Amino acid sequence: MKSETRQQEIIRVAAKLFKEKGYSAVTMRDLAKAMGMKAASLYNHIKSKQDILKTIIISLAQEFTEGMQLIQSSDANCIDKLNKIIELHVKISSQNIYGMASLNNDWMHLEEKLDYYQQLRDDYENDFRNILKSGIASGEIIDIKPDVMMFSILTTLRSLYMWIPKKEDINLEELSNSLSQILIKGINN
Amino acid sequence: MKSETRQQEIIRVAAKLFKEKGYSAVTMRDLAKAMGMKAASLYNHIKSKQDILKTIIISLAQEFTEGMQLIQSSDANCIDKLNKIIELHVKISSQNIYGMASLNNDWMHLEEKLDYYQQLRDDYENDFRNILKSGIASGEIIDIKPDVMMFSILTTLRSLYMWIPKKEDINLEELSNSLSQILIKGINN
DNA sequence: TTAGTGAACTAACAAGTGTTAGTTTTTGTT
DNA sequence: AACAAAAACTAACACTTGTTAGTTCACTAA
Repeated sequence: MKSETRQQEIIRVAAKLFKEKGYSAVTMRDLAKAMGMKAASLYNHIKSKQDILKTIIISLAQEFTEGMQLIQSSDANCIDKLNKIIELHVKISSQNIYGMASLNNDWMHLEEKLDYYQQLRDDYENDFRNILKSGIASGEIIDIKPDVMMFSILTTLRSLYMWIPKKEDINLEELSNSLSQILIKGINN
Repeated sequence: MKSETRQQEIIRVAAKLFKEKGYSAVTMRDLAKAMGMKAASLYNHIKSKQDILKTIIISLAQEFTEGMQLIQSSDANCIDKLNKIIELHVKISSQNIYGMASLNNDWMHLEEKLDYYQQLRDDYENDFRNILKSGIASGEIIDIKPDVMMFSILTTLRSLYMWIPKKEDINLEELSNSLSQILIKGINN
């Protein structure tokens, strides 16, 4: 296990601060203080504040889009694909809780890479919608507007980062299973 | 129908800007430009930037807490209470789309009123959790950790503001019904 | 020892921040 | 027309912002 570079450490600490206050409210002096150094020294390791945000968000967005493409192109049925999507979100979110906050809340502060991010997100959502539509067509899932279903499931999954760290006792497989039950089969008896 | 005061107009426009970029990234000069005036002129109508945020968030948080108290203390069964909660969110969110963004994303920038906001949120969540717990106890809903269920339903409802404006064609009662179906009965056939 | 490198520092910059003071213009009422 | 109040303005303030330039210092390779 290679140990973290100073640059990676800065990005990790920045993501933590971004989660607490948002990108715009975190200053380079805040970040420096959290790193135990002066603001100017950060620039020995990173290019700019914007570059930190870009690094955090783009890598995560790519992970999601790639994971979704694998799922979408598999030959599983609709419900199985949805379960795979839930697992994907639980896995990525639990591995990068702080980064997920930036992905969800600070993407609009991307400058150069904003268009690229939006492309990735659109691709992801289109794949998701198509899975739901084919599930409706085959009768696997109920016939309700796919956008409403997608919105409902996706916002729950996207907000996992807010919630995962609070319960260390929960095991991730159990969490995935609970979410599958709740999101797909409903909560009523 | 009394027409909007200049102060109310400023707060409404501010909420719209806050939704797009977040509280910290919106400057008083941005707000002034959107109002067609100079930044200093805003202060003829409002006390401070912080006061705008407080006004937006606290009134909404109170609406939710009060609505929840009515529901919680009613003698409906658990599933009916959950349906009432869904209606409450659809109603408040559709009436104040921009404010909901601040409530969700900018509450941590409250200064004086932060503790009060957190108290309101805790009260709301406790009522919600208790409804779920009693539903589990009575066998009305499945026996899964109530926190996971609450998290799942609540994040969907809290994110409604992102989604409602995109589809003007959707009627709110229909949306409530679709969400009841999806969140409570599940999406599988 | 010497030279070089990486990573910290101090100092400073130009631009932008929320806000106040004081003044002028607009509006509505007598 | 005259006046008061409301609401706009200009100018400025003290402070904070991201970032750069130039310097110092500890460490490693020769």
